[in-house]
Amino acid sequence: MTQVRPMRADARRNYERLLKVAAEAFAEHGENASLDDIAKRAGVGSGTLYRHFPTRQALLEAAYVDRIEALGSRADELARELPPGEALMEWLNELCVATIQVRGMKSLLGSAVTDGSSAALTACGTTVKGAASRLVEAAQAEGVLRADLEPIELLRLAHGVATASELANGQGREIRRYLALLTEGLRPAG
Amino acid sequence: MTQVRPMRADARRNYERLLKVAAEAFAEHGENASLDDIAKRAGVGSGTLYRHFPTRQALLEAAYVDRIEALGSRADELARELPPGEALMEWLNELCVATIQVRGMKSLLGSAVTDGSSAALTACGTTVKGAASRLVEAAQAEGVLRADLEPIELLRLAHGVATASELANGQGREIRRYLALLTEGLRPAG
DNA sequence: CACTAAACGGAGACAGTCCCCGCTTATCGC
DNA sequence: GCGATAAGCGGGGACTGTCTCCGTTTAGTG
Repeated sequence: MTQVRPMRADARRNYERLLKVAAEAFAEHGENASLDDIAKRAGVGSGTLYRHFPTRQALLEAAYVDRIEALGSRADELARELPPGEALMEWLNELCVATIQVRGMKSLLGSAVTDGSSAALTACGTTVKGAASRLVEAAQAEGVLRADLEPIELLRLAHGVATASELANGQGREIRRYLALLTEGLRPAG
Repeated sequence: MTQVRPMRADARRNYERLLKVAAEAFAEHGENASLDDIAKRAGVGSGTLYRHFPTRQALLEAAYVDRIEALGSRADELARELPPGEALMEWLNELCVATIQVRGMKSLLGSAVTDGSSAALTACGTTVKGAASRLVEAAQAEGVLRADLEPIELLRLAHGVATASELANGQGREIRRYLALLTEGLRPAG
């Protein structure tokens, strides 16, 4: 159904180069790095870039799939090492850190949990939602997490926490505090 | 110290026109409305626009001051009508609604609570922070809000909640739920 | 080796930002 | 009223970025 014919050698080569250069460029200039510039740096025409990656979002996703995959397997690793509640919190923390510190990741993770986006089920969306679901269910089974909380809601709230921390400009130092506030609530400590 | 001489009549006229048109344009096309287009619609050259408002942020702020002021006085109104805890929650809800539904307001409120931004103490920042401080202190005095919570932290978290709700694409229907989750915490209801 | 379809690439149309500087006009002293 | 003058105007144009189109090149195949 996909890829009736394997990619031509030159196409594959350009594809790889673009991915490599794009990751560098996004890291260096943020998610708004010039696409034509990426093409130039990869030594291809802009037409080639746009053919392989029709939208900025597509390039962003392709450039960061492995990092997203890493977040996915990190979830399972944490689930093995820690009790469910802690595993979930630690994972959310790492998710927020990635959201803020890996330039370009934010819009990608954001659109992954956006409802009603055209191609909502992108690869990275599936990965992240899967990881979150597993952790959430485990925590709920243990009774350390509200039973009425949907994984996607938690992902959105985590995105919100990352955004809040970003506003503090502390390079993510506030993430743990804001996550704790979210977990424990705003009522006086009891 | 400011305004040694009053603005020339034509300057004032253009200033007003630009503000009016800008508010419409931002409402219609979001915060990225074309500035040259705003100038054109106001019947002035782009030079005039950039002279009055050196940055997009400046124009955004000028166009929305009155709405921000309204949020400020709304805080006191709520403080008079409701017990401190409820007043705070209701105000946060209205703040989030404004953040999402008034196009262009988000980046404005965001930069108002950003630490380390160059001109951090913009007018609207002061207004919003003042309102939040009054409500937070009242709630803390009543013992219904954690004593260690800074107003600015709450504003940032509210911005996060607004962002999270936005991802749900429900036109703000999720705001109350997410605010409640933040208030009560993620632990099982008790 | 020749053929063909896949892939390339960069010119160019378009849109946005922002500055510069010659021109216009409101204001003020007379 | 009436010039003088500086405050203010405005649009042309340089620049940067996006994205498409289509003539040219080249990998893969028999």
